[in-house]
Amino acid sequence: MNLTLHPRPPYDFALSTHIFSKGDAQIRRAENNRFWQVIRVGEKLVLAEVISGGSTDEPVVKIILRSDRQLASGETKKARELIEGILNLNDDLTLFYHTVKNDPPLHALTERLYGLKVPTTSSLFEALVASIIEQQISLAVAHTLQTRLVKKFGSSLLVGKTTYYTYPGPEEIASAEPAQIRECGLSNRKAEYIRDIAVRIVKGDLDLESMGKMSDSDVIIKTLCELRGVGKWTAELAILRGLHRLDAVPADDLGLRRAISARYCHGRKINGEEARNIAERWGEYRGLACFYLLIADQMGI
DNA sequence: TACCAGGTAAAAA
DNA sequence: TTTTTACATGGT
Repeated sequence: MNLTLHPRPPYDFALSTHIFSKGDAQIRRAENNRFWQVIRVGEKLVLAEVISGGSTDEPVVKIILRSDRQLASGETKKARELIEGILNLNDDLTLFYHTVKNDPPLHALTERLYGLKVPTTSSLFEALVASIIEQQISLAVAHTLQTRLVKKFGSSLLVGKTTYYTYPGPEEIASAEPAQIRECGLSNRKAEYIRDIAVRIVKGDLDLESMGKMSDSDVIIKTLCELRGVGKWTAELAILRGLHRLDAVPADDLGLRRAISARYCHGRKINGEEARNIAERWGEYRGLACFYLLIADQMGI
């Protein structure tokens, strides 16, 4: 099944999916103006391949959906909405660009990174698990561990000769033994954290889905912080990536503090509070602004 | 070979 | 109440 979409301009596909360029080909990856990952559409697994055409100012993307079963038209529509949500194709970046136009460092970045849209995970659960794994260890290590977790516990879909994996859901993590999670290289404690969260969701004690509908990001952060293993940093990062809350700032983040310091404090080391104060000036788009700073750092801009 | 890396909870002071 | 410490592993 093929679909053609017209993302809201400006949208630079290659730039926006660059973050997936080193991803695992069996999980989620971008290369040569293509992006692919398996998505869950109801009970069915679907490999979604997104191919870019057009330009940043007149973007066009084609979506190819492949599954081992036939998709109903409602499911095709659902798949389309999922991809729109994961890549945030309909975001209006001009609102953000307008907000920061009088802030010289960020204004410069919005020109260098013109058309960059932030990706969102398929669920808040995924963002939470990823953020917990990333606590304290380097991103490179976290990426390795997470890939093991997905291949060990995620559901798989065979397309052609390749097996693809989805991020494991609460059910799959809840039914795993803590020791099995530990085998992916996570500490015993992190294995407990993510399993506890998964078990609570399966038991019905925790409803992350409804949390996404809450209007106040601070209330969500506070609620998530009640979970064992989830501190402020983890909660903020999780809702920025998992709920597309562009006002969420993981201010204690080491990389973010470095990035803000380099452009706003002459490289002087700053703490989370200072980082948070500086981020205030970017208004409701402060979280997106932080993402731009991190990507710029990563790309050596 | 050490040492550090997008933190957090629990122990110790 | 505030300050240390353990945690796991891959990259440098």
